[in-house]
Amino acid sequence: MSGSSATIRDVARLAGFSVASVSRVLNNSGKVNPATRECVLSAVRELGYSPNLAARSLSTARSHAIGVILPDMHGEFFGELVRGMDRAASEHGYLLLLSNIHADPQMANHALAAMRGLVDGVILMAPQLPEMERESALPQGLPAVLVNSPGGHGHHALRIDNVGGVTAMVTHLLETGRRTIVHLAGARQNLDAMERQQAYRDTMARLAPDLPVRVLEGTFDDASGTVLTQRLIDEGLPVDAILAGNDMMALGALLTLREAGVAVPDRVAVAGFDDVPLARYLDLSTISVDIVGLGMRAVEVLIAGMGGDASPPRTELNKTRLVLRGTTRPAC
Amino acid sequence: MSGSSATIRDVARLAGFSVASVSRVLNNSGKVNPATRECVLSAVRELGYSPNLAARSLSTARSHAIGVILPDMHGEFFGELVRGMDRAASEHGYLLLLSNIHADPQMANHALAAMRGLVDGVILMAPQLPEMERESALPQGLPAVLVNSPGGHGHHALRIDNVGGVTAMVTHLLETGRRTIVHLAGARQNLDAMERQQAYRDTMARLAPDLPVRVLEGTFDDASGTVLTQRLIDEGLPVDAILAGNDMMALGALLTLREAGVAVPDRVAVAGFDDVPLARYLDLSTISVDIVGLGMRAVEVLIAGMGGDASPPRTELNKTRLVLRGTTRPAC
DNA sequence: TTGAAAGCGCTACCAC
DNA sequence: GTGGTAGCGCTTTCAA
Repeated sequence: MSGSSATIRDVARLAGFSVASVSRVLNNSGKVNPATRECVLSAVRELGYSPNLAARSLSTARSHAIGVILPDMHGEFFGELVRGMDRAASEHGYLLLLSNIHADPQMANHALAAMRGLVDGVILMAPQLPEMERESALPQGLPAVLVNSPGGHGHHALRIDNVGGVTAMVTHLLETGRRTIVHLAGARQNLDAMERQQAYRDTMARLAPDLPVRVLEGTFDDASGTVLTQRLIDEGLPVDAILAGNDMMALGALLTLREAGVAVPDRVAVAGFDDVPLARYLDLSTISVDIVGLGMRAVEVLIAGMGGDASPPRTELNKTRLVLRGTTRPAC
Repeated sequence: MSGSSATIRDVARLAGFSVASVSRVLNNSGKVNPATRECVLSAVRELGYSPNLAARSLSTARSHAIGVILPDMHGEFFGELVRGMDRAASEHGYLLLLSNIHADPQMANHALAAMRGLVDGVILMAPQLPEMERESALPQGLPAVLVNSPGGHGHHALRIDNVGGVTAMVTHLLETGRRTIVHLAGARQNLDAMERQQAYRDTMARLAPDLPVRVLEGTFDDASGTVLTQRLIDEGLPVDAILAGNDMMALGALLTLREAGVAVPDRVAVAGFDDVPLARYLDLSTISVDIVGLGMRAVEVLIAGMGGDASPPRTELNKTRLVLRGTTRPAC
């Protein structure tokens, strides 16, 4: 009979003290006689009491919950990111309130509204959502951290260091003798896709202005990698390196090349981005991103920002690491 | 100036009506004059008002939030499951409150307590947590659905149909001429691991009582698959089929066999469980589990159960599907 | 050190 | 149809 519905008043009554004292004990606030404290605590135990957090947050105007709004994404990324957030959140005594936005921008608004009064701040990842729509959806006054989202003036933002990663990989490809490097890009609306593409162009222009630059646009999935690579094969494969926008596209490329009997890395090198677990088993060279770290960092930045003093909004780049495996080994 | 902190009273004042009427409009409850409704709605728009849900849930005793407590797991499973839950939840107008429990059972209690008053029900996945500890942690009166957790008397429960899956795979191996099938099992504390192991034993006993039965215990990861397989190789590989407890173990087995120059599937067949994305690329035969469906179902069962009438607790099995690929093709 | 009481923002009951 | 108002369970002044 540990009544799941014991209230602070039940505790007060049983302990023989006032509601106020119970509250003080529970929050370690104010002075309270050790004996009183013991009384209260034992009443709490006896009743199996635990405070109603909705009530608490109503009266303190703080919920100790963080809203998390993520796109409907597949693969490991989602899980890793949430794992990181959860880790940091629970360390700080926060809970995560989750909501996926499906491509529909309208839903972002809805999700945000559904969280009003329920969260102390939000982490928003909306790589496809134009800055304007996002800003009009974000209630002002609500602390927010942007993850991998365009714009970000006025908010703290975290980003993957796409430029650093791609630059390192292109440099590596050039240094190992590749001359015709083609880039398979993700969708035009996707922020990461665009940054990676631009970084590829910039690095080529800077390091090898005389070499050809070529971008094939697709989407961030293996099917797209397959289609694009097949197109190259149909052209006679005028290429000696394929830099895919992410690992899934690289995977599509790899399988297609294998089926066509093209030697990797001797005839063509292949590189990806993300370092999904798959990459290791495919012996795929790629750029590793610390996604758990990204999630943790997002929560930490948010909590710090909620601390009251509004430190000026900054954009932080999440470091990447070049992972060289078999698919980009120098050709014989 | 859409003040993020407009309250229902601000709206009432601006609209020139009472708080009660505003509430009625917002909840579509009771009768309200269309003209009044318009007034109120335009005031709402003007103020950018959206209700404080903490307050609402305090007064209605319903939060429209579902607590989700999951183990700290890796791989795709987590993301897929949450995706399914989120999909079903948002369809019903519910939010997900997330919390990972790290192996520590103590944390389950903590997580549950942290959700008091914040959720209308919980979905708990704790394959490692003994039934007793779980029951004592679960506040009574709080609707709960168990996912892949031991026991489950008194609660709705969802499970993966481990028995059906393993039985189908063992049958397939026997039918394709395999005679010495060894099972690499997951950890003894893990419910799925035990069910799969038992199903292997039962099926062997039933279909091929004269053939040897052998179980090697490890954990559900690739490293363990590697270690166990290496042990078999060191023994001279007295085996023509390896039935791994899950895909990650199968992966470890596969890589180890490849390195040792053992022909798969000619010399040894390999099978896994889960059908992670990796499996397709490894051409690994496995059992497919619809994880998104499992997540959706969990939410639906929970919401139905919260509907007030306590339908008798049932355990539901989530169907699996035999996926035959290259690693179990009959030996020549 | 303790207690009484005023809200926090909202819903729902009851009276008009 | 509409408005007044009593709580929901908690924190937090303010007095005692």
